Amino acid sequence: MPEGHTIHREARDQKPMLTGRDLAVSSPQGRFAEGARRLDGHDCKAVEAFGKHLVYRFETGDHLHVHLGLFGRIRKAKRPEKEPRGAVRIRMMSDTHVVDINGPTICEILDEPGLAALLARIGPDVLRSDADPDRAFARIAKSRAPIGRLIMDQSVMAGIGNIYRTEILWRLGVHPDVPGRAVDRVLFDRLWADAQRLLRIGVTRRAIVTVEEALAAGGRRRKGERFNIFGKETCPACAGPVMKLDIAGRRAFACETCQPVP
DNA sequence: TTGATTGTTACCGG
DNA sequence: TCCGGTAACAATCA
Repeated sequence: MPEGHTIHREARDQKPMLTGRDLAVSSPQGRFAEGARRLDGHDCKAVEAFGKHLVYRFETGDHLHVHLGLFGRIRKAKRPEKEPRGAVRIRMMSDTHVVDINGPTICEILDEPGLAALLARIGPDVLRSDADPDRAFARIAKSRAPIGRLIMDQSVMAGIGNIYRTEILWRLGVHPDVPGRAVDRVLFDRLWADAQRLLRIGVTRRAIVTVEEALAAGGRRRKGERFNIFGKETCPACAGPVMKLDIAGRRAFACETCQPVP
């Protein structure tokens, strides 16, 4: 279940799953994370998320950089471990648990400059306390590109995915085609705050939930009730038709009435 | 087997 | 430089 929350949850898990003595690397499909062998037998000291990027820090000073992309999965299980399922790019083991990373877009070892380069091209992470929203607003305020593009541009601000994009803009009553330049600071602040709130909820619940009633009720709802308009035909607020859009090749939705076309 | 998918990047043209 | 479009890549499930 990508789109941020899996990653964020992983990085913010109260109980780090990588406390083990031996870090083993497995490659059932014949594909290794580049340089992964170097980490064999070394401890992971910390795991941290920067937007949708995961960084496992090792005692050797190396960084394992993982991006799950659309399909990547992190599978945790208790030992004794079973045979890796599917395309496991790296397997990490503690005394008690095994963690497989399946099908990530990125699974590589970075040195310090490599990590610095990565962080330099990622915008402020909505979920990080050290994030600087001013950086995101500066980019948005001088851009002619539509806000629907900008808030999902991970170099502008990091964390929002395709579903959150549609849902957040609907919640704010902003059409995705509104140019960045037309977004003032007040609106941006509302956008940032809403993204922060929803993503935090996603981390906690391990599910994307953007419907207020569902948020108030707590717990995890059936998928159909978790979104307001993503994939929907009618707007829950005004009962009008939901427009299907295409933003940079990804589907998006908007309500013509609640989100007036600029 | 096919199509769709919560993502990213490189490259090109206007 | 900025911005939009396209293709490529990835693994899984229905």
